[in-house]
Amino acid sequence: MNIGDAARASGVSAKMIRYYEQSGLIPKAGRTAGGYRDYSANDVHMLRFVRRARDLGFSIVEIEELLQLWRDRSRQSADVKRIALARIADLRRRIHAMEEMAATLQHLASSCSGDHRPDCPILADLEQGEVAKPRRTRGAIDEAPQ
Amino acid sequence: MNIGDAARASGVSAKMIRYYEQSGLIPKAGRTAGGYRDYSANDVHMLRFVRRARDLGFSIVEIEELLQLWRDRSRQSADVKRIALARIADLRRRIHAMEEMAATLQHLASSCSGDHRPDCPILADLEQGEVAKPRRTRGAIDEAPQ
DNA sequence: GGTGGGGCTTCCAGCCGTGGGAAGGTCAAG
DNA sequence: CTTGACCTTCCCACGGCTGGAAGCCCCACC
Repeated sequence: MNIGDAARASGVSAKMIRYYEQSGLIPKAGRTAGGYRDYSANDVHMLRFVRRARDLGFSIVEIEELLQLWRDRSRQSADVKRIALARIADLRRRIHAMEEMAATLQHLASSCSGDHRPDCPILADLEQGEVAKPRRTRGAIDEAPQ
Repeated sequence: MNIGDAARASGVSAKMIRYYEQSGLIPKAGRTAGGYRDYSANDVHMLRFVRRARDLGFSIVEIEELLQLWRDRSRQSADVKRIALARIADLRRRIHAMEEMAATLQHLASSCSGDHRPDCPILADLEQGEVAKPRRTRGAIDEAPQ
């Protein structure tokens, strides 16, 4: 099975499959006589695993861990659960930060007349807003693929 | 005022100030005889504006717009409000997507015994998680901005 | 037996926002 | 004048991809 077929079957683009292989996330695929990468149904299975994990927002590093646990028949479910719980905690933190942003903006927007006049409390806030340091939250998974 | 002082006064790192200047977000700073960038209190004001906006999650492009509006005395508050509302909508979409991820993971984690045994519903889900055939980018959080 | 096209290969470059660091110039205090 | 804190430019890296170019390879069709 060529990389294109594997891509279609797994939902991971051919580009990404090569990238994952090159970065060591997945093992190097076998090659045909012509030098093409060759994939088995099992490989597709693994690619789907990766895709599903990315859809759930796991980072590449976390997926690396999950893949190892997946392959390890003697793994303990606690190890997997630990990663999942950490991911949940991370999500909750990001959600909370984003909710605060939305609330602040909502407050500003609702006190803004939104008409033709130049007065605007939103700009007024930006102008002098005292700034705590809510670390960047626009990274990682919430940044949709372009 | 040197870049370091401006950085401390605005909360934007010197690195970022240079980056913002280089990428055209903020105007080029004047230079001293020795080639150092020179900042006024007004420049610091602008940098704080940028920082506050980034903390509220506005993208660089949005901040560019906001800065123009900020400088434009004849701007209409509706223009600013439009950007703020778009940002709120974007935040809400992201929050929703992340809540779904968290809920799914929570469900999986709570059905995982998390002990020494190898059985794990989290891996079981990843293993066969529904991968939609149509190449939708990334499930719930697709619809990439920009 | 040719040929055209699509798929495959590699490599290189970029996105955003940020931090790190090297090599060298500038400044103010001692 | 020396020291050392600061500044300058430049390049590299991250994550997580995406795109493009140049060049093989393979298969169907004539």
